[in-house]
Amino acid sequence: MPKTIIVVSLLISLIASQIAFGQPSCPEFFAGGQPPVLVNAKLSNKYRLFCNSGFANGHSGLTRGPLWGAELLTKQDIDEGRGAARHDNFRPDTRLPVSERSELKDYSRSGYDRGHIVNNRDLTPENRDESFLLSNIVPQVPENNRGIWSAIESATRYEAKRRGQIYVITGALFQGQPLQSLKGRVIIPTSLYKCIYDVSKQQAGCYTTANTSGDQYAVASVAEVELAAGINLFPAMPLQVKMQLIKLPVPKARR
DNA sequence: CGGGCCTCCCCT
DNA sequence: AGGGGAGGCCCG
Repeated sequence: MPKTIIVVSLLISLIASQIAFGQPSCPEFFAGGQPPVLVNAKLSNKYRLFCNSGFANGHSGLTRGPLWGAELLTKQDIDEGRGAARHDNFRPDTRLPVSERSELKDYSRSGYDRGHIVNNRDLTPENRDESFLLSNIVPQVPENNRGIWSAIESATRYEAKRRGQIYVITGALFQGQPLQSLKGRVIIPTSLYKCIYDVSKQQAGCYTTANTSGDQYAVASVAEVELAAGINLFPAMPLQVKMQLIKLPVPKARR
């Protein structure tokens, strides 16, 4: 086949995939350039993928919040961002239709924290502002967010520094019925998870924690989390890597 | 270990 | 703008 035809057909398929999903492309945040794929068909309604400067979100208009956030976490980014002040700027994501997004008033005086999916401190200072988009925020029990979850985020940054760089996918689980909500609008996740993938070492693993007070957490394989989430989080990850149960640093909770 | 100090992530 | 609780880190 002539080279021009190959190039043209590649371009057409690329454009077609963009049109088909109505989504921009940001392969740099995904292992193998491949974003998560929904397996559970119930999630696909009102599902959108957003590319930001420092990370990507898969967003559900049904829960009015992110299902997952993806980033490439590097030692360099963490070192560069160290010590930079945080400037809160929580705001609704106007890329979403009103019918699919959460608003500040949903969270106000709700008793729930606005919990980051992709963490503010993981991003470079110039990219941090977009972590406050509500498309990256879920209702989180305050004791969980400020306690064990904060420790899991620290442990994850430690792993990134130790390994040089890792792909990270953080997400929310909505399990069982009935699910609780803020004002009948924003569905409250029952659990959160954070999975890491070290491509050079072909190692992967996840933390999970129930969205409750207390410092309980568990370590799980990517395969287990994918099954619970109904999402193929890392389409490019070999099955044997998904099945691994690697040792992750203990997120310490003081007792 | 314990204490002091810093970091994190929110709240009003 | 100011506050606070929890956790991390370092030093003894």
